[in-house]
Amino acid sequence: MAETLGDLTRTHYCGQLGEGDVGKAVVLMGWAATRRDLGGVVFVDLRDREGLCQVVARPEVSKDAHAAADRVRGEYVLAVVGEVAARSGETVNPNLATGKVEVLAREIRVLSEARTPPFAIEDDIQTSEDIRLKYRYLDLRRPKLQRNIRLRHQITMEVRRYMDEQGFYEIETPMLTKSTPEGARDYLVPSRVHHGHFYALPQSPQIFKQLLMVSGMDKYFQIVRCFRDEDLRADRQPEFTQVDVEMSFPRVQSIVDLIEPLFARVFRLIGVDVARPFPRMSYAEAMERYGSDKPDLRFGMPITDVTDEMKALGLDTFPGLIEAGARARALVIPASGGISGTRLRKINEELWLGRIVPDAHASKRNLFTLKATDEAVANLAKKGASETVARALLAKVGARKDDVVLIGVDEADALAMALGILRLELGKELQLVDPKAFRFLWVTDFPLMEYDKGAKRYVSLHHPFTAPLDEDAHLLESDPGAVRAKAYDLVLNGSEVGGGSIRIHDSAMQAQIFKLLSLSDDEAKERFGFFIEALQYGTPPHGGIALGLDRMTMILSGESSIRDVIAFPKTASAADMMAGSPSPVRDEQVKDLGIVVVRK
RNA sequence: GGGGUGGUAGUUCAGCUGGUUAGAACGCCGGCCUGUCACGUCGGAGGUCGCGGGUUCGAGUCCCGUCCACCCCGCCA
Repeated sequence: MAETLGDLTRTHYCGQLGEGDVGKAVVLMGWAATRRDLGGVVFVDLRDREGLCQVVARPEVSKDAHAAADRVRGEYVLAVVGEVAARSGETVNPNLATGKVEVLAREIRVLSEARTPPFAIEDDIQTSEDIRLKYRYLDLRRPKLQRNIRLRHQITMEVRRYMDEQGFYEIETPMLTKSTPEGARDYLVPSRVHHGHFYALPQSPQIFKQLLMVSGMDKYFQIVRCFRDEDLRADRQPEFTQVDVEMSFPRVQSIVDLIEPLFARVFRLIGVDVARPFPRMSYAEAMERYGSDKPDLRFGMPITDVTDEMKALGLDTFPGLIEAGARARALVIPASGGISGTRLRKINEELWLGRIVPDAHASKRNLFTLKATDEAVANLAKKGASETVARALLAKVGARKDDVVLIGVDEADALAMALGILRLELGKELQLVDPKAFRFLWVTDFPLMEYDKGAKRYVSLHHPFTAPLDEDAHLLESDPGAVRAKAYDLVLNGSEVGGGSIRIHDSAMQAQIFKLLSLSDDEAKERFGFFIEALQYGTPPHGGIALGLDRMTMILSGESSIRDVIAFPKTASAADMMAGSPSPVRDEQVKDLGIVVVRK
């Protein structure tokens, strides 16, 4: 039977005791992490949010405390009344922050007994993810997750302090809002009052924050939950948190100048000084040089276009491909990587036989390897290729002796994607990535829209409220795909941690964009009519950004999944293993909503 | 929707070409032990081999289906 707290008040956290506390009477509350029963004396490691400390129960100090310690088991919740004592030299534990002291127990109260947990409450457990998620409250008790959740708190507080200092108001926006046709699939909430009508949970507060600019709020931010009903990944959950920001009268530089110091502040939390300004790269360059719109700059190995060289080389390896418009691009694998011929052949198969790029041209001929040696070049010459061009190519890609040059030939987009994925795989495989580095990058000048071959229409790359670059606006009618946007993404270690744009503040321009996106007048009016109308009442130029708080926290805490920085995350099938959601509901509930459930 | 990896004790795993009573470590329970901190030591309990079907004299093992977790592609303005 558990005992009550009575008149006990905690005086210290377990993890904060030190030599300065020696001699003090203390009251600790915490969980029994381990018990070491030596018969005459019992040691209990007591754990709380701040750490561990050793409690000693000896009969000559207190018979009752010793007896109580005897029946303590793992994860019992205890109140310990005692005195802090210095440990004698040979009993100091250098592996424990509080290892120079211990608490001599005068009284131990068992506030709560505990069942044996399904896994050990400690770091470095090997337990499968489903068991951890089912017992999430126990998983969260582990020191590592405690640190992650604390860091997340510190980050959100730092963001709030900073944004407040910069003059931004934190303003809440609706969770029950309106479905929009563009973008991700919405989570829908049926209306009981209006049968057949639905609210949508926000994919982001995009329209509301723009309306706040129309309202003259000038500077807005919000740490806000967003919902997207799409399939999950290690860095994607169906509900996630954004630091949402919008301001009036900004240039792109204004956003940059606001956000870079924010990251500098946040990184100080983990003792890291970030170099500013962050580098910038156009979308076009990112795609060509890194095969990605979010290049990981923690290692080099850029991609080099060698279309002209391959054309001039005189090899008949890719008959007609380049002439038909394909590009040739090269990736240099350093000789020091020691990559094997077998591995290269495997890469070749994986790349072009569909594992990496499903729709790449399925032809092994599209990948060509050249080793940077005199013999290899001489061999090329024997096949009738130009030795001079081959040497020029090696020089252009920066290959040094014995490096292996991989050259892919394909249509530009598929090639960029394939080499981009390959670069990341090789970077990991050859351990080129500095695990302690934090490399920021602004990616700018995104295309405003791209042609969706399936839907046979243009779709926004960012979202339909993004303004075109002034110098490209004249192309909107003639060549929409060529128009670049005042959009920017913030990339950190190859992960998109933020994205935003300067918005359209002119209702005529906004209407034109909707038209280009093949939204009929009726549909645009139905979906965004209130918004277009609002733009007509004096809209300041405005723009903003949204930062992915979960991903930021994941990177700062060194985790590889955002599940480890979210208190109660969902599985890859969007289920909550602990609460058991989603779940069926009572027939009356469905009936009230005017909904008929079709069961498979 | 597609591809990959995995599912055997509370946990992590082993279990061969199908063959007696399915093992190990840690954890758990009990005894002993006054300086342990991976305590030690002696003893013990603990299994719907994810689920369903099939082949077979016999299935943890082979076949088919299905469910769950994780990673990736599609998808994610």
